[in-house]
Amino acid sequence: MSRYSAADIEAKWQAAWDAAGTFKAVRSDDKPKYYVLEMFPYPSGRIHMGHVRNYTMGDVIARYKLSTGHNVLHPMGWDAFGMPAENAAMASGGHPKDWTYQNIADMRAQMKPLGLSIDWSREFATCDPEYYGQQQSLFIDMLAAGLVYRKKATVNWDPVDMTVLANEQVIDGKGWRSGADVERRELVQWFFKISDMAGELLDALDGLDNWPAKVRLMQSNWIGRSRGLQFAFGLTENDTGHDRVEVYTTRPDTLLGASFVGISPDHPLAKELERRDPAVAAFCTDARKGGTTEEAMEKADKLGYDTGLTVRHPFDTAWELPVYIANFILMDYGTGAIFGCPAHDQRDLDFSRKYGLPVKPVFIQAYSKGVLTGYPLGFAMSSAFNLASSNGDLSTSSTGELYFWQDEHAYVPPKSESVKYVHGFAGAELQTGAEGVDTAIAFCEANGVGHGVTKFRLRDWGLSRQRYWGCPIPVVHCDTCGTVPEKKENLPIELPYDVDFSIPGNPLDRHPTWRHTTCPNCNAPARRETDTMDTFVDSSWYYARFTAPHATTPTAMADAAYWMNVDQYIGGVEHAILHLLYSRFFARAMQITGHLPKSAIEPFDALFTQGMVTHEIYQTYGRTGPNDRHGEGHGFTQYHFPEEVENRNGKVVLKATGNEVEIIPSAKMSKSKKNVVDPMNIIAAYGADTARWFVLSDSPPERDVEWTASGADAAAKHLARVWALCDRIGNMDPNVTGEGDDDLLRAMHRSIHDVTVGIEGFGFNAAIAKLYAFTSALTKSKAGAAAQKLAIRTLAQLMSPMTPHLAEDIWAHQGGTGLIANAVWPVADPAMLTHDSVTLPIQINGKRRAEITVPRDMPASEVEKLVLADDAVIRALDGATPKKLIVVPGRIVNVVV
RNA sequence: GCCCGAGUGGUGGAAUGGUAGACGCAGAGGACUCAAAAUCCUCCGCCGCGAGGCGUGUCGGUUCGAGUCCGACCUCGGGCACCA
Repeated sequence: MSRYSAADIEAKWQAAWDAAGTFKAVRSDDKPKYYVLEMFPYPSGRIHMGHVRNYTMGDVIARYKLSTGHNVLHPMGWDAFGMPAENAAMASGGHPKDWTYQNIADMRAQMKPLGLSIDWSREFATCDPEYYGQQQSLFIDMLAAGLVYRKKATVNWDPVDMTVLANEQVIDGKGWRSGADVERRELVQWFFKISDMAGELLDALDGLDNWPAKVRLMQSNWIGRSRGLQFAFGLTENDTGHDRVEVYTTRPDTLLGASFVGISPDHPLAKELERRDPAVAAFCTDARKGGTTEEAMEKADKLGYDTGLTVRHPFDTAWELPVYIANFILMDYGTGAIFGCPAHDQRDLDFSRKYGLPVKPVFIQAYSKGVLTGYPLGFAMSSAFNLASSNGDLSTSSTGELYFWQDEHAYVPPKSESVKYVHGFAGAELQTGAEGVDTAIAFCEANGVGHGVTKFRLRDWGLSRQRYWGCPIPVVHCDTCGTVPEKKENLPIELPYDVDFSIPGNPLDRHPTWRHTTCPNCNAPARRETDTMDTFVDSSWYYARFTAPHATTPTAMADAAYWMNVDQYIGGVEHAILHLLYSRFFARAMQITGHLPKSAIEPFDALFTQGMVTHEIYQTYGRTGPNDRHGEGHGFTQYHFPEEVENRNGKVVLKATGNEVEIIPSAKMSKSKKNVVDPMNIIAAYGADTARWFVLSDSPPERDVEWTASGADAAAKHLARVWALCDRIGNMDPNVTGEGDDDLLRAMHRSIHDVTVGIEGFGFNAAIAKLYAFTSALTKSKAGAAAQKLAIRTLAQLMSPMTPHLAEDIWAHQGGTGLIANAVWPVADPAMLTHDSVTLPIQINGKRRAEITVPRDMPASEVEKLVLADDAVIRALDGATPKKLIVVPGRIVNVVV
């Protein structure tokens, strides 16, 4: 008997697929197309288990679709621009390009042994000039279409590294790399006009039925549509040259609780005051300080500066409100100015308490939860404009029925709760939430106070990066013509190779010649743009490029029309927002610029977000020695690689010392915690099929899967069992007959059905469980040779998307024709999925008490008779009379007493 | 703070409103072996000798029947957030 040797058969079948060109995607109308794409990797140099899981899932789909008669496109490429290459260059003195291409070569070599059904002829890296040259061409078209523009923007500037930092790269207000205090700087940057499409990108989410609801929701929140009122407060007499302050609010129903108006330090009015008054300038400078990160803003105090200016309330010209400059107001959302309603907004309440501003409730709960205990209920103004008592000192109001806010918590009514308005809107009692807001907007519009507007949280996408290793922005700055796009015949604008990373900043800026060029317009000497594009641009259209990777335009329309959209996209949920949103934007932009057909407005028809591969962490505690800088007595944690530990009598111990280790369950694989397994080691030890089988088997694909040595062993043992089974059946005399042919064939058809359903519904773990069961049935079967041979061939087919090499080998041994990869997927015979007789459980009042086997088509009335005559039922009824009998044909019987 | 999602044996997890715990791991017992490894077989939710009872985070509801649907709560996880 031969032994299962993964190394031999895997190399053999990979060579066979290559030789046959099995996975080369060919455009033709004879079959339906199917485009499977996994999010392409960054070439870090090593593949990890997350890659293995991601690509295996895509491979299962791709191979299954190939077997079910589709033209499959399943490409692979490299998201190859980005900072790690530059950082590596700075650390080791190498070149980002060399580093990147070497890593690509290494990773490709690691990926090939997995036996993925990829069309490698379409491979590209985003740092190939052929790719980014087309990206530059696309950029020029987008510029012409008005989808790109330049503006001054505030950025995080690292003064040591002399570069812009993304928000995530600012830690505690300091640059993640240099540790320098980050400054907010205004730079002229390029932007994509994604905000113009905010409404469209939001509305179209509804049509993405095959996307996870969670991802759609995250995108929806990110785009952030809000409905509100935009209106102006008129300024009282002043000499600033301003006569009004424009404000946007989503809570116009609280307008009568206003107690101040706040403007951003970057608001035009604030800037005007800043020019005149050094005290204002000092305040504004201070307020602008600090990063734009979440933590920085969280920590910052709410600071306000009383400008001395006042505005009139739009509903009561006698009612004046002070104008503050406040550090928490953002210039780039709404109008850069707000009104504060402290009774119903916690931040406004804190601010008002700090600066001694009045707090006037607008509405109160219909019932009290303690927040408003002690306040009289039910008072409403007779008219919104009858507001004499709203202005001034509430405590001495003549009516004696006004309200003080003594609580330190603002009352924010929950959605859909009935509230009574205290001030305003004609004594209305309204639902809170959208209804109250709509009512308030309608009321304000009717009275000539502003108008309802829809705003989005989504802002334009700033794409300029002061980096070398990215796609150069293909424009030229000319003293006479201004900013001019490059001529397309000059593309690609290639990155120069001879750059110097020994000093900080963008090497393109310092390059002796690269930036000097001539104006495409007037031929006068001019300067190239030295900023490069955000790497998210590279990954926003690569899916389209795969349809014609060697085209001399960004896409080839006929190919794009044939292959787009991606039928199934697979990747990590960490890209739920940015990458997927940017790709959706680009698909639209490429349609506008004529690079994608109208049908490809949404690039990804179906999206699947897979979970991570996790592993236990093994740790021991040490004590520091006398030389440790922490001094004696400090404990420290030491981590150990999985291969350093073993299981001895139920205890996990260090192989070297025998000391027991502590186990931290299931954490994301991380080199620093040493809870990693290298796919290369797994493939060397067990083979690719085992690794593929295991990453699919243990957990549902959308959830995290924990890599365990015992699980991998089990997978390997199972594959070896299947191999041995094939060997045994292969040696059977073809003429031998046996017992239970029908049972085996029924199990086979059940298995075909279940595995097919499992693969189509991304239930890979369930499909594998069914394959275990079928294998077990076949192992125990005493059926004749013909049935067993058919069963093992079918088993191989059903396993082939997951363990393609083993499946090919079995197929070949069992006399299958051609490659199993090209074999037609088996179809379950419906007649073989049901039996002539069924066993029905019998419940008494919903509790299972007995069972009965009856012919499948027996009428319910007959079944009832048999049930009531059943000994076990009579015993369980114990003389009680059944009130009702429910027979669900083919499923269950319930006796109600 | 706002918005989502999830809670099932020792463990990963199965289960169109219809026999809860498939399949795997771990564990126990057995066969083979001089012995071990490998392999194979059996058992494996909890209580109970047993008949039986109880069981899908908690409490209620809908239903002939609820892990599944509805409501409230608890716990964990995720996303967003000076967004006016």
